[in-house]
Amino acid sequence: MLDIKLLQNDFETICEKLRKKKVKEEVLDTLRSISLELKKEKKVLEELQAEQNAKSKLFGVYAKEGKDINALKAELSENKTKVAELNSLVKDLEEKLSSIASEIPNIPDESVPEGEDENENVELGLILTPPTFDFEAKEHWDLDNGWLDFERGVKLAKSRFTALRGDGAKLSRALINYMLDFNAKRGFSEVCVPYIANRETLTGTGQLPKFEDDLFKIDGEDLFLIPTAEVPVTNLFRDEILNENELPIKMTCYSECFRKEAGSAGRDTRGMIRQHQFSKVELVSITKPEQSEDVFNQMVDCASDLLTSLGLAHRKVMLCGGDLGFSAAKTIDLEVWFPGQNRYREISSISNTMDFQARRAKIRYKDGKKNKLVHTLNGSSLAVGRALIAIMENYQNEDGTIRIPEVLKAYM
RNA sequence: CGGGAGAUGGCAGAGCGGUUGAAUGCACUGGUCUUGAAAACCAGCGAGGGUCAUACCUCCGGGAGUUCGAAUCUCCCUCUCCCGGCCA
Repeated sequence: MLDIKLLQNDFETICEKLRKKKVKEEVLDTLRSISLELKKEKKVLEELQAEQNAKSKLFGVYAKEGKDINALKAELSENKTKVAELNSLVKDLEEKLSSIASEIPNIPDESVPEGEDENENVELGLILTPPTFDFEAKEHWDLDNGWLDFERGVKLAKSRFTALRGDGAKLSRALINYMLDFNAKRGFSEVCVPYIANRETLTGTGQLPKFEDDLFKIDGEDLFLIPTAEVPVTNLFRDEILNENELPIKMTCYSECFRKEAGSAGRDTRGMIRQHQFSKVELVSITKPEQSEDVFNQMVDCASDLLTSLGLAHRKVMLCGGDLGFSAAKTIDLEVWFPGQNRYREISSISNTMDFQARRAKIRYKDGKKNKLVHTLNGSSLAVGRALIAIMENYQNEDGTIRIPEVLKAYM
């Protein structure tokens, strides 16, 4: 959630910055005027309440002393309705304010380039050279080695579900274990969390209220399947005040992720690129504000080095304003080389949300005497399914067999 | 899913319908003492808003109600714990 005080005090700057994310100025204007009205009405209400409180206390004293209390009682009763009216007005304003504010995305960081969509993202570097083949490299769905069973996955659930079999299933598990161990060596401690989350949890990280259509909801309950481990892991510390000396908290978590992919009908319908359910190993960090930049870079390096260790060529891309997600102030994507498709495709995405999620989820820390909002960061270590098919395509032999990357052999 | 108990500050745990935002203990922070530490003693110590700072307002799981006044009374919801059933 965006800091309302910033909006009140520095309206122009905020508007300018949020223009990068295509937020309409009218919405911000409405938000600001509601917040100012609220401030005004609240002051009036508080004065009235103070008066009531003082007189109520007097009432108690008078009653004890046996003085006449009828006049006081009448006065209090009369003011009571005034307080109630004003109170409900203030509550209305507060509700309006938070419902608008909760749908405003995060403010992009200064380092984020201008741009409309993914075509204007900025490449930051290429790591490793894509392999060359003396035969025509196939796409993963054409590699007929029995690892990926698309038909039966669909039979079990529906389209965009896939079953893994044999060494494919084994490789998936090997990747998960390898990544978790790799991350642990970089100081990310492993956590394991529920795959189902409630409304407060999804609101804390920004998926709700705006993106309910992208989530699988449990019928008859106010619960949802998680779209990423970022949601439960970040919310581990919701409504908490952490000790300064326990920060930064760096965590890694394997989970299944569930997404409706409502807006992407017709895209990537073949193969395992875009699924309703996929495995992912995630990195999540909770930091002090002054630590977040550094930890962000650690997370990017961690994911990039992981790809390098698997021998997968990839590139680093800084997302432009128009391509940034709702909660992110800054995002770097890692795109891995797919020989069959002859292009780079996203396999990891690391974001710094600054205090945006922390404000929503009320995650704070004691900075000396004061309580301050933490910064939260999240990023895929790697999406396991995409790593699996990246290995299939990059390590394919002409006869359709697939070599196993050196570092994974111990895990198979 | 059936029966019982409960939800108060970081934790534990008091709280008569009226100066209770809340006793007490632990933890924590600062100080005295000590060569240093421990112990002991003294002091401070919930959150959010508001203010230059005070004042002041709100919050005792959430919501509604009774009352001049609710942490304390009533109702609804949620959650937790114990007993039974089912079960990895």
